[in-house]
Amino acid sequence: MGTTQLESVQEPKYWHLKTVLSEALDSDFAVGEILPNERDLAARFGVARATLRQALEQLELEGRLQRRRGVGTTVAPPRVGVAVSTAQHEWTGGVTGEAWQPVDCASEAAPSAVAAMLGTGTEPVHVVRRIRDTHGQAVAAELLYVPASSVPDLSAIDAPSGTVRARAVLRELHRLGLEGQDRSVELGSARADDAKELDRLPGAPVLVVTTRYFAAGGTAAVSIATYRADTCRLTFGDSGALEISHDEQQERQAS
Amino acid sequence: MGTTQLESVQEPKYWHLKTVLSEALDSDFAVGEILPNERDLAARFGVARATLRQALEQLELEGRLQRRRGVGTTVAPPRVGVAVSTAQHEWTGGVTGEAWQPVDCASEAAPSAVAAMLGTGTEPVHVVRRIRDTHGQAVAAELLYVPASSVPDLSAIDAPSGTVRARAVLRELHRLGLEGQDRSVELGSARADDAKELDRLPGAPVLVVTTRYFAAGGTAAVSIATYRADTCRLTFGDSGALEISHDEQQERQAS
DNA sequence: GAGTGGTCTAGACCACCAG
DNA sequence: TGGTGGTCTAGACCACTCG
Repeated sequence: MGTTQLESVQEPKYWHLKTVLSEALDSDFAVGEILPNERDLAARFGVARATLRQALEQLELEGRLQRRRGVGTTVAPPRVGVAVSTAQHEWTGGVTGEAWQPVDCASEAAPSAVAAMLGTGTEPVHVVRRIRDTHGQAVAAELLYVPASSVPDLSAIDAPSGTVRARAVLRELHRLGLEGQDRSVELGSARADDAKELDRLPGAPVLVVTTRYFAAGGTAAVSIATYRADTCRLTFGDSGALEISHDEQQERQAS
Repeated sequence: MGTTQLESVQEPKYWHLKTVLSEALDSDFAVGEILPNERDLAARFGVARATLRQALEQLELEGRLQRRRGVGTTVAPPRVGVAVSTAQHEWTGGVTGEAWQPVDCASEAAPSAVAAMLGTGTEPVHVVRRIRDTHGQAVAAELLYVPASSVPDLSAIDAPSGTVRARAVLRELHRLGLEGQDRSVELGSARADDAKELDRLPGAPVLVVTTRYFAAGGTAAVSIATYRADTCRLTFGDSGALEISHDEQQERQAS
């Protein structure tokens, strides 16, 4: 008595839901528009709220939605392209639109992995904290590790910490004339302090960019920058940014 | 009557759990070791299974754990560095260890976003499917879009589809002498077909690398490659890969 | 068939934001 | 103060792997 099998592919509910919502976003909603709340949406689709949330989480991960506690769920704008390749690193945090803003500076022992890249031991290094803004939005938080030996001429007159000190370290580093860099990108989750700077909850997905700066045959500095994965598209390469993200995702999802 | 506030930071349980588990992984487990099952772990920590799973999901996202249905949860090895910067793209899918393996080739209309980058209309393009292996593990799946106009000398003798056709398109593309490339990286979730190739569930987090290849002043091809975000660290840059990931994460988490 | 992780439910309470 | 998303619970069943 073979049961007729019914070719039920058994697609998970949240997956199907995500597809439906994605199509609805394309056709029925404008960027910035507020969606119905989770309880209503769940009821409307006849699923538990947890299941609905699973679909929303995926869409947020893909940069389609933005959720804020106490406010609601809105349709996110397309991801912004953020250049990370430029050789002319904005060490001074100038007045350009895509600048890093120095926030603070401390002298601490580097994490062991960073120390290994720097070739230093456990002696303290300068740790410069910077925030990157784009269009008035914080998109990245960075910790820049600079061994004292890289910036020997750092004036003792400058403040021992704070923004002034940070700018001084960056200035000295800039004068070194860095020769090249080595970079890697991986997925991570935001530490509590980074999450706060980026206006996200702890654990939010981030793209961790680790950069090693060379000068005079050695590693002069190491940067660990965390970019908001929901809103950012990291761009590399010689020419300008490529300007497509949102549409592409729609296409990819559709197939 | 000010309530004494008690400085209860109200750290979520799953966040604390994640920290505890992370430390346990560092001290008490070896790579590849199997953890107790989720029901036991949840009982041991006195939380619901769903809460325990939230912590495990984060750790998997960070590449610390690997979970397989019907098998169990194991301690993941450090992420592998995968180079994506090399100019000498392995068009032919050679016999080197880090090669792309051509799988298939079809002639289809490109998604609109891809068509926009190519500057083509709706006419069909060659779509080459490739898989990238590292250490015997599939780490990336790619769709390479090549307009027919880019490879005019493509022999009609070659098969109209399949691996043979794929290799023929790659060979012709290689002969063009590509001049440069433009690249972007963003977070995405695996489509069903990519997930299957990568041995992951649909929706698994992936790093989507979009590359635009130039030749003779135009865009000769566009590649959309999806890398497993859990196991891969994408490396760019002039020199070799930087060899740190796992330890670094431990350090970052600890602070 | 036994055991694993994956999905789903129907509740509850909390932290946060705005009017 | 009311409404939102964020966290958490205690169950249930399913899909998958393996011996």
